[in-house]
Formats: sequence, C-alpha cells, structure tokens
Amino acid sequence: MNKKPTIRDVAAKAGVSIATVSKFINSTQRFTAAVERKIQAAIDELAYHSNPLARSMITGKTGSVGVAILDIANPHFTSMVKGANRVALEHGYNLLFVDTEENQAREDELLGALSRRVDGLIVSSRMPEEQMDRILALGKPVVFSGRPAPAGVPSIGVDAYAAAYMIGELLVKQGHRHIAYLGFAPARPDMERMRGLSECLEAHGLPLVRFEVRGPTIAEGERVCSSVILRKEKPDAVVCYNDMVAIGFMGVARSLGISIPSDISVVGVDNIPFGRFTSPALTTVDTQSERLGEEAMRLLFRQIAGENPPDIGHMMLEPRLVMRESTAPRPVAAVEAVAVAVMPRKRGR
Amino acid sequence: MNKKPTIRDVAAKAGVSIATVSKFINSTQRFTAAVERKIQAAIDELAYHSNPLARSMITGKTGSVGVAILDIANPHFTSMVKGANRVALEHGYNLLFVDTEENQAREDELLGALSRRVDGLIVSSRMPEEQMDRILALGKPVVFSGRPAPAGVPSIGVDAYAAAYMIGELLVKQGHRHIAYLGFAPARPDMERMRGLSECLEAHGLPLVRFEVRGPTIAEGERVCSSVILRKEKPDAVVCYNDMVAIGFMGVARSLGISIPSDISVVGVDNIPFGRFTSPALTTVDTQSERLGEEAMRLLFRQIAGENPPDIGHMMLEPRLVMRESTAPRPVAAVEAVAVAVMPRKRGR
DNA sequence: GTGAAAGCGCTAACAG
DNA sequence: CTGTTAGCGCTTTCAC
Repeated sequence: MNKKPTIRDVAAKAGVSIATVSKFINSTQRFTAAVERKIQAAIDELAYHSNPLARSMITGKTGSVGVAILDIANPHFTSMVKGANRVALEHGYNLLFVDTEENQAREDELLGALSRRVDGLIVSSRMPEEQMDRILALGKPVVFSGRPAPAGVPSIGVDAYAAAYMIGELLVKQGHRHIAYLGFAPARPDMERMRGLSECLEAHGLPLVRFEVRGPTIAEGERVCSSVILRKEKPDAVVCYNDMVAIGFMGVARSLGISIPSDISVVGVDNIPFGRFTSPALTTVDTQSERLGEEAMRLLFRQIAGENPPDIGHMMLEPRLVMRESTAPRPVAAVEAVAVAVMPRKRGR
Repeated sequence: MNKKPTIRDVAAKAGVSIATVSKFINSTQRFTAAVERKIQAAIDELAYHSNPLARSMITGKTGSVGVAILDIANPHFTSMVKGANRVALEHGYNLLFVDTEENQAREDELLGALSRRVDGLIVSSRMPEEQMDRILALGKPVVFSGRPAPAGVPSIGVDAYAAAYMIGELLVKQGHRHIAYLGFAPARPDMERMRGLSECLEAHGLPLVRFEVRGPTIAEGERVCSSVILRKEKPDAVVCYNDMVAIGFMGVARSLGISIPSDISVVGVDNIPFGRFTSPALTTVDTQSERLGEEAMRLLFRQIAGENPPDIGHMMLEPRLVMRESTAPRPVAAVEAVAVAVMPRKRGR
C-alpha cells in the first residue's frame, strides 16, 4: 500500500517536466522518440496510472455516465442496463448505476450524488415533476426513460397506449368478454396502458375491471391473484402490469386449480426472457428493454456531444405482440355465457 | 447552464471565509448561529452543491464502492448486486458497478478505471491469478467473490463442493443411476462442483458423465440439450451448472417430447427467483446470492475501516437444497434397467 | 519541442 | 470561533 506514483514521479524519473508527461499521456502532443521512450519506460516502471479524479476536476469530464433505475431485480431494467452499458462502453465511457429501490426519498439523494460524478444520466423514475426540475437544475445532460419528460428534455419510451391497445385487440378477437387489468398506479406507463386497454374495449362495447398491485413484482402478482379469481364475475382474461406480476399471478392461479389459458387467459408486458419458460409460456408485449437502454444512451451521448436537447426530442419505440400459450380463444359457448356478465353495465353505476 | 457556484461564491455571499464554509458543510465545526444562518442562506440561494471530486482528491475517499460482475442478466448476480447495494447504502456509500460481460480483456480495463473511482471493490471474476495480482496492486481494498483468493485477501463464496455433494446424495437416494453434469469449465466453482458430484457418486459406485456448456446461460442450456438426450445411454438425471442452464435445458427437453422429471430429473444451482415458475418447478441449491452480496460488502467495509485483510479471511456460505418438482424418484424397475449402464465402468478407465 | 506557472474546488493544519 | 495558507494531481496557456 505504498503511495501511488504521481505524474511528478514519472516526470522526475524520465527527466522531463510534468507538463510533458501530461501531454504525452493524453496524446495532446508528440515528442522526440527518445523522450517518448523515456516517459513510457518511467510509466511502466512505476506502474503509473493517472488519477481520473484530478483530471476530471480540471476538464470537467468524468468519463462516466449514470443510470438510475427502480429495481435491478426486474429483468426489464436489467436488460435496459445491459443495452445502456454496451453503448456506453462503445463510447469509451463507464456506466455507473444506482438502484433506487423504488424509494422516493433515497432517489433524490442518490441522484444528487451520482450526478456530480458523471457527464450525464439516464433516469428511469416515478418522481413528480418538481423533482425532475431539480435534476435538470443539476446542469447535467439527462435523458428520461419510460416516462414523459418536461418540454425540451430528451426522453425515450415505449408506446404504452399502443401496447395495451394491441393486447385488447388480441383478447377481444379471441372472444374474451370479461377482461381485468392488474394495474400499478404509481408507475408512469400505467395510465397509458389503462387508457389503451379501456379505449380498445370500449370500442367493442366491453367493460374493464381494474385491480391494483402495490408493486411491479412477482410477489404482488401472487398476492392479488385470489381476489381476482374469487371475484363474483371471474374475468376470462387478465392483463398484468408487467410480466413479473403475470408470473406471480399464474403461479398462484395454478396452485388454486385454475387452468391457464383454458379458464383464464393471462398476458404480461415487457417480454422478459423468462416468459418463455413459465407454464404456460407467457403471452406478452415486447417493450424492447435492451434497445431502450441502447437508444437512451445514444440520446444521452448526442447531448453530451453538445447537441441541443430540444432538437433531440422524444423517441418512441414500437411495442410488439409476442403470442405464446397463456392466452387462448374462448369457445363460443363461453363467450355467450359471459356476455350476460356485461349486461350490468346498463344498470349504470 | 451558467457556471456552478463554488465554495468561494458561498463564502463571498455569506461574508465569511471559504474555510468556514467548508467546515460548516462537513459539520466539522459549529459556528455562531448568525454565521451558520448566513452560510445556509447563501447555500440555498445559490443552490450550491459541493463538488465531490474536489473533496475526494484531498480526502482520498470517494464515498463509492465498486462491484464488478460477469453478467447482470444472470439473476444470481442481480441478487448479489441488490444485497451489496443495500449494505453500501446503509454505510452511506454509493454503489458503482461494471458488467464485464464475460469479457476477459475488457475486464482489466474496466476494473482499472473503476478502481480509481472507488474506495474499494468486490470482484466476481474468472480472471487468472496474475491478473488478480494486478488488481491488488491497485492498492484498494478488494474482496473476491465466488472464487478462491490469493492468500491474505478476503474472499467470500458458497461451498460449491458441498452443494454438489448434496445434489448427488439427493439424486442417488431417489434412485438415479445414470447422472450427467452440464459443466462450465471456465467458471471457478465448476471444478469444485464437479468434484463434489463425482466424489459423491463414486462413493456410491456410480459414474458421472460430463457435458460442456459454453456459457452459464439459458441459450447454452438449450443448445446442449439435444446432445444430452440423444446420447446412447440417456441420463436419468442432469445436474446443470446453474439454474439458467437448467431452464434452457428443460425448455428444449419439453419441446423434444421428454418429460421432466419422469424421463429425466433436472437440477440447477443458485435458486434464482424464476426457478419456482418454470415447468416443472426447478429443484436447485440455494447459493444465497443476495446474502453473498451483503456479506461481501460487509467484508469490504471492514477492510475500508482499516481492519487487516489477513484477519478478515475467507467466508464460506452454506448452500441449501431446494426441492421442487424437476426431480423425482426413479421406480425400481427403471433403476435396475439402468444399472446395466453402469457396468462398463469395470472395463477400466 | 519543452517547461514554468497558474489554477480546478476543496480540505487541513495552523494561526489569530 | 474564524481566517490564512498550503497544497491534492493534473491540465493548460504561454513563454522559451
């Protein structure tokens, strides 16, 4: 643990000035071969590494970018980080990330700390508008992901409305008439998903029942399952806030003797890799998580490169329906039987 | 984007010296209420935030710790990061992580960059010994995770030998006689797992067939499946390097008309959360991923706090068998039929 | 080509 | 209690 060599040590050993060493290291300037060789030798000998902190302090560049996500345990975010990481690396940047653990208070603090150590950040968050302003006030390039951003701030997201509408169409086409949505209100895309789904169903003259989960997690999908199933008018299709909820839901449903998809169709959102391996395989909508991360990072780099944020604007990724086995057409008989359940709607609220 | 306020601006505005402001900010010292109020006012007014880089340069502390992992898409690492993150946060530290993406070359570089920005790091890696020395040469506290570390360097891991032995015992007890291991040689725990399994089987006079995957991934489990199944002497139980491989294997097996566990028992390692939801639910060994991250971070903090690395030593977590549905007892008839397959062993080798 | 000198924003003695 | 004075390790004019 002896002291780290500094640029001064190198300069002394090579018999040149520290300025020369600095320029050599940053390849800001060429020198006579002899000098360069001596410097390189000194560097190797001392195993010198420049101190990025000192450099950053002067240049104002850190060589790192940050990503703040809600929960690294959610494969959607994992994929996003992977995508972002790849692009960051390609640009010669390091990726630092913070997992805010869905914790509003912590988020503010973490983001503040992070923002001072990076050249820009990608924020995937539920924070209210005011807090977003505070982030912008940090003066770093920011890209918001998965949510609408204030005017003039670049953002990226998946068309949640379209995703939900797609799901609605599928379910209706398959003959489902009694559809439930397991929503998670605090999340930004929830409203759009809800809107897409209900508008689609409305267009077909169908109602939508909403249940609430307290988190986008497997555990919450498990928790809410029984109340959905034991409802007087059991839904014949359940749209889950995301794949995690869907997985939890299906797990408990199975253990309760409900057969999916023959009793109830289930669909998730995100298309996490494990959706292929649940039983039955999960029908879902691909939100292109990895691509989301990649593109968010590209947007960020354009900003870092000096492009005007308002010129970058908002980027919207198209969702894609992924049909698997957790949804199935309803036999006609069942459709008609359930149709009655729709009637109460006339009774008004 | 106008210039950031510095401590000097605050001092000027508050009418005190910059040293006073510095001490106030770090609560190194108390001042007269009047002064403190003025300073605070100036800070608020200017929206001043201290620059952690400048601070770090002097104190030599960054307030961050780093974790280097192989692949964030693997839930085992995700959980580990989560555990590590929690403990780091409790200690008032930020967690920075790098995903080395199983890339040997990149790892070196990333680690170098990371190490200069943190007060210590946790390394989960396959790097050869020499490279580990290079990391140690960085002069930062390090904890190695999931692998043996050089003498005197703290490390943490799960008892891979015991884990494998446990699996062996289970399988033998269930009457399996023809057991295969899908190994991943480049990974550190692989050898111990292989040893635990083969020693257990040997004790029962049973052979072990080894197959090789090229990565600890679902895709590799899928790829290797057919060659395992189409083998002349089809195994009646398959032990997979980890749950990811097991999931991939089961997926393809199912599509090939193989029924699990009645045709083949499958067991994984790690106990990732999704193992409960595969079909059938995956029998596995819990490697306590989250706890691994937590304890690794605790070990790291003990080092950062100045404890002598050799005094910290190696920590070994105990694996736990998690019985689910992908393993089943073999009917006696099957056992005897397969027993013949064991015979060739006598032929030597 | 090369080097001297002036800081980046902040902390840490040491005075007063 | 408060201020003065050195730097941390490095980059960056600007001379030589």
